[in-house]
Amino acid sequence: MSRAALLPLLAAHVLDHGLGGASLRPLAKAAGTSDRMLIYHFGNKETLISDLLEYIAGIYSAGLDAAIGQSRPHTRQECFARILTEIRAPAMQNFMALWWEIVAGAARGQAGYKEAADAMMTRQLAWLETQMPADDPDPAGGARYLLTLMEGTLMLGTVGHARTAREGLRASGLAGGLASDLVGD
Amino acid sequence: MSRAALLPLLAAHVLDHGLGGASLRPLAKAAGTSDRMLIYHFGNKETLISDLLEYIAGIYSAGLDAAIGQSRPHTRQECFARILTEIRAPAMQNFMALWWEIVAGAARGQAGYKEAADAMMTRQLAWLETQMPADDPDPAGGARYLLTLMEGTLMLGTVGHARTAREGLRASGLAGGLASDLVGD
DNA sequence: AAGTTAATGTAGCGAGTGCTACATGGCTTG
DNA sequence: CAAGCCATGTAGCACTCGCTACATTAACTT
Repeated sequence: MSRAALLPLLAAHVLDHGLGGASLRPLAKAAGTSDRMLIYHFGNKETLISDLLEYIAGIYSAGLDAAIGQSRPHTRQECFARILTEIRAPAMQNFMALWWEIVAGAARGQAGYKEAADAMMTRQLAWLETQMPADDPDPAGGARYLLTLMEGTLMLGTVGHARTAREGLRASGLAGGLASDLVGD
Repeated sequence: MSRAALLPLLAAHVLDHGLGGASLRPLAKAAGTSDRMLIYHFGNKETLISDLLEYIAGIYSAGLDAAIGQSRPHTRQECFARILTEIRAPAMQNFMALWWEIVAGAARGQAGYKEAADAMMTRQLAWLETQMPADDPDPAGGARYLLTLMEGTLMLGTVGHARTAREGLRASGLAGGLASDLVGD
């Protein structure tokens, strides 16, 4: 089996079981190979993880591209609500869990982590810009503002402070009515 | 050596070397004991990590308490800038790296992680509320809003998107002038 | 003084780690 | 058909992992 055919299977395993405890033999088993062959194809584990992160960043981007709606939202609130719904979909839960591992790896300077995280955020930002209201006075700045708020919201949500984020958004005027129940609990 | 005397030494090691790869023997060496004794005192590794996270959440809170300034800021911008400076201090860098590991652990449901993260965020929020401008029209909501923005800013910063956050904050009106160079690069 | 208990050292077990040496089948190329 | 290379299986090495069995010392209690 080729390297290219291995990557999606490895990615699936990592999405399910996390990145931290991933070791060669379980990875190989999930991909239907042996640890021997993983080293053969990737050289060593560090390169494997690095390539895998790059691949995952790629499929994340592709997923965002596929999720671009045809109708633009009319307000920033609507835009914010839409992207939050997108990200909080059950299929994205594994991605979110993996995401924090990537951020943690980036903070510790592990090889490939920062690059993957950077790529994913860059793509997320580009996607958000396409989703901004057509009549927004400052789409570039607004997208960056929404991205910052959204990431903060997601983080607070994963540590059990979704309520804090929701009340903060309400105070900011961003989550009035429409989005208030989309922030999660 | 007692359990209570062990915890600060263990915490120091974890802050320096991370939580993910922490194993008993290096931990014991850093604390001047043996793996044998760590198990003796804590029962098993999971409990040790759990207790350690609780302890770390405690010293984090104590650190925040000690950092409460005597003079209240006059604007939300100033408040935001002040807390960002506080958190970006060199002494806090290890904490930040550890923080993302804790968030990742919480997302994966590991024992003790969510509790520790929750405690730290709760304390951070309380601290932020005391730092809000005295004449703020909505200190509770404002603190939650600032916290959400701040956590988003920190995350973007650790993955190399500090510029994105800075521009987003500028667009929001929060980082005009005063705070613009405090967001980092 | 005798007995009990807490604290610690030494040694090791079974499992898992990344990775390698060696052999072997199959496929292409001369 | 021979030669060589790509892909793979088998076995194992040196190491670390969390954890335990056993023995010993030190201190406190009666």
